[in-house]
This record gives sequence, structure tokens and C-alpha cells, in this order.
Amino acid sequence: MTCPCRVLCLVPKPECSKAQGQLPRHRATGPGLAKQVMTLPLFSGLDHHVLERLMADSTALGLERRSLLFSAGSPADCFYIVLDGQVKLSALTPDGRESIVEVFTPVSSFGEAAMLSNSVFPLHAEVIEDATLIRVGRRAFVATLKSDPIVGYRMLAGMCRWHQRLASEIHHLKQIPPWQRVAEFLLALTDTQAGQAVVSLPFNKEILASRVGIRRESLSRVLARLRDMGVSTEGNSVRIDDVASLRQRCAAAQ
Amino acid sequence: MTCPCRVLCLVPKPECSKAQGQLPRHRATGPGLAKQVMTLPLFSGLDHHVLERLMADSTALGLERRSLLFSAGSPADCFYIVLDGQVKLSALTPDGRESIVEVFTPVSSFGEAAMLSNSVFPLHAEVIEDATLIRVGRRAFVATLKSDPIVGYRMLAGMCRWHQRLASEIHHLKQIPPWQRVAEFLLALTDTQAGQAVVSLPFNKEILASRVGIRRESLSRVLARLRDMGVSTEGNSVRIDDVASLRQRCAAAQ
DNA sequence: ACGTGCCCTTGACTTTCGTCAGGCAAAAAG
DNA sequence: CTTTTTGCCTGACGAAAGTCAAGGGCACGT
Repeated sequence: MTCPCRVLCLVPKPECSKAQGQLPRHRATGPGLAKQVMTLPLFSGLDHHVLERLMADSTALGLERRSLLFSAGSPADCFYIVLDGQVKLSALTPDGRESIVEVFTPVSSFGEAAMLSNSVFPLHAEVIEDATLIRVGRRAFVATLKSDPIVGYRMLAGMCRWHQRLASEIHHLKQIPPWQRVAEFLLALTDTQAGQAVVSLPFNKEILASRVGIRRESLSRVLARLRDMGVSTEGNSVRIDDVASLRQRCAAAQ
Repeated sequence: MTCPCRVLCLVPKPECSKAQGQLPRHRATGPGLAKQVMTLPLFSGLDHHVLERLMADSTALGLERRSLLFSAGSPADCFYIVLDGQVKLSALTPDGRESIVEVFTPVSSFGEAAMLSNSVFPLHAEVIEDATLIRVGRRAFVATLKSDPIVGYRMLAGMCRWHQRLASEIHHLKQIPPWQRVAEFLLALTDTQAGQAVVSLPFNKEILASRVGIRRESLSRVLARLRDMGVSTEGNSVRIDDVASLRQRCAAAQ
């Protein structure tokens, strides 16, 4: 279902009659929501009022698991921001198997590429965990972008930083062995620098395996092997006995 | 050595006293050069005069093999366009081994990310085949970018397309077995849809191996295996006996 | 209570990749 | 002309990932 509050009011104003807190299942509203959105690489460093102009014809969506957002080939007249839940982008291989390209968790965005290129979505997008999304319409976004040079500049810089991340992931996939990718993934989930840490996996192991580029059976084996290094898993929660030592092993091995 | 023509004149004007044809070992000059530069995703769809403003304080470089363009950590006050030759971007792993992140061949650009992010280069850049480059200075580029909204918009779209390419490469590395990545790399080098095709490798096999994410020994074995599928290699040239059939095998296997 | 589907794990087996080592040919350097 | 370097191939071996198959634990609905 579509959120009753069709037009987003990121920053409530006196003349705004839209009720706040209507985003289904989502905690932040108003300024809090804006703050979350600003953490996106695309929007980093932009002013509130610019953000409002960019998202002038955006709508909020509450979607249930298995909803199809769009499929490959459909026209890209918007892009999406994930506030809650999870959305999976996948491609269908020629023989009909599905290959998960990416999973988006809060707070992230996807589809800008297709929208700005004025083309169609190249992938399927499916909600895999009941989600709250913002659907950012093309018109206002592009209009704002064209009217203010600084906006484009900031967004460009943000995209560039994101590119570095992608490039480094490519580097990882090529040079780092799977067990280490798993270990580093786990380490990236915690802020603690030494001693023990407990992290909870942001998604199930099927998808985690896909993220690091191995089969789920292999992931099981890797996790079994990591047990010898003081990493114990139980359901969604993972306990790392000695963060520093694991970090060191990763650095040393490679 | 630095090109004697320090300031680029993409489109020669009456008052421009710089001699044309001074770019070492490079064929195109003036309008031809501009045409080449415009093929970059970053510049796609921009006008000539905008291009000139963007590149106002750019210089041409002729560099020999093994020249170090920049190393990780040095301030990013420019980016580079490869007109001729090859430049390798690499990282040094903790144990001192080198890992090649990317190789840039004509016509491509690199370093925009670091420059626009106002930070430092994260990688080493080394010329691996005598090269002709354009060094695009930060000042004029950013100034133009900030003054003209359309420029930023176009560049953003270009970056987004590039982003799709990176994302798809990540997908490949995760889901496609090495021999198939090699096969698809070869197939991507030719336009022919059926029958025989002869392609020449754009770089040596050490680097090709690095591109597809395997060791050079493995590449040798893969190429040996591909021989059974009608792919014969001899030095830099590769002959594919039946393009269509190889394509089909790639599609079927996965 | 029972069946069903989902998620995860494990074992046995196959395939492949990485590593170490050796060797060959052509080009470059002495 | 000899030596060195460079690029490439190949064999042997071990480690590791993929594949196939089976089974356990758990939540769910009936």
C-alpha cells in the first residue's frame, strides 16, 4: 500500500497540513528522516532546503516482503531510498537462475544511475523484508539539479567516493580469499578495536554468502573454520572473542 | 618529459600561438583530440566550449614506461586522461606484494574521484606502456563545474553509467567462473556476431590475468582449455573459430 | 501432533585454483 | 656472441570452493 501521506514533508512547517509519523513502520519522521536521508553518499553535504527541493515530488511507500518494485526493462522515472527493511536487486541468468546483485539495507539508495541516464532499470528489485521506502520522482529532482550548480558538484563528489568503495570491493573479490572476506565483513560490523565484540548479521546467511561471493555451504564451512579463530555464531548473532587478533590475522594472511 | 605545449588548445584559434601536433606520439590534435576526449563518460554530451573551459588549466604529458604518475597518499589536485599507452593503478598489499586494481587504456580517465572529493589518491599510478596523457588541473575544472549546472548533471549521469559497469563487474566476479570471465573478455573485444573472429589482446597476459582476477598460470590453463572450444592464442592475437558457439557456451554454462 | 517449508549444517566427492618449481623462446642488454 | 630479462607455458601438489545429497532444528499452519 502507498503511504497516505503522498507528499513528503521532510521538515514540518506551519503551513504543512500533512500529519507526521505516517510513514508505516518507520521510526524517524520530519527532521529525523531528513537527517537519515542526508547520510546517503548522493546527498552528503547538501542543505536541508536543497534536499526538500530535490525530493519535492517524492512519495513514501510501505511495501511487504516479495513486492516487486520494478523489473528489468521498465522505464526509470524515479529512484528509491530504503528507510527500513531490505530490497534485493537481482538479475535473471539465461537459464532462469537468479543471481543477487546487491541487497540494500537502511539507509541506502538505488536506481539513480538508471534514472539520471534517462533509461530503463537493468535489474529486478524485490522487497525481501517488509520495507519503508521513499520513491524519488524524476521531475523535481532533475529540475533542482539543473538549477543549482553546487548541488551537482556535491552529488558528483559523493558518487565519486562511492565509486572508490566499489573499486575497492572489486579489488577485494580479486585478491582476498573468501574466508578473509567473511572475516572482514564481520569486523566491519563492529566499532570495537580490541577485545570481545558481538555483532548481529544484517541478513540471513544465504544473502551473506552472496555478498561475499561464495555458496552458502561454503559460508558454513568458513564460519566453522573461523571458530578456531574465536568466532562463534549462533543464529543471527556472532561473537568475536578477540577483534584485534582477528584483524591481525586478516592483515597478515594476505 | 613534459610536453612543450604546456597549455592545451583543443580547438585551435587564430590567437593561439601553440604549435599543433606537438603531443608526443599522439595522432589526433585540435578538434580530433577534442572528439576523442568527448567520448569519455565524464564528458559525454558536453559542448566544445564547455570542454575548453573545463580543461583550461590542463597540460599534456608524454611519459615513458615505468614513470610514476602519483603514489598513494599524494594530494589529488588533478586527474588524468589516457590518450595513448597504458597506465596501471595498483595497491601495495601489507606484505609488499602488488595488486593491480585497474589498467587504463585509450581513451579513458582516472583520478576524478580523488580530485573531486578534495582528498588524496588512494592508489599508485604507473605508466606501463609509453603514454600520452592529459593532466586536467583542478582549478578550472571545479570552477566550471560549479558555474554551470548542466555540466554537473551530465557528468553525474556519466558517472552513474560507470557505476553500473562497476556493479556488473562485481556481479561477474561473484557469479561467473574464471574461464567464462576470460571467454567473455575475449568476446567483448570483437563486434562479429557469428563465425570466426580474430582479436588482439590490449595488454599482456600478466595484466589480463589480473583483470579477470586470477593468476597468470591459471590464465594459461584457462586458455589451454579454451583451445578445445576453438580459441587459439598466439602471442597477442587470439582467434575464435566460432563466436556464436562460444557465446552460447558461456550463456548455457552459467 | 503432524506435515510442510525454510534455513542452516555436514559429509563425500569432484573440480579448480593457487603455489612452487622448472623450462623454453624471444627480446634486450652486456 | 653470450648473458640476462621478460613473458609465457607446463607439471606436480595441496588447499579450497563447488556440487550433490542428506539431515537437523525451527516456525508455521492445519
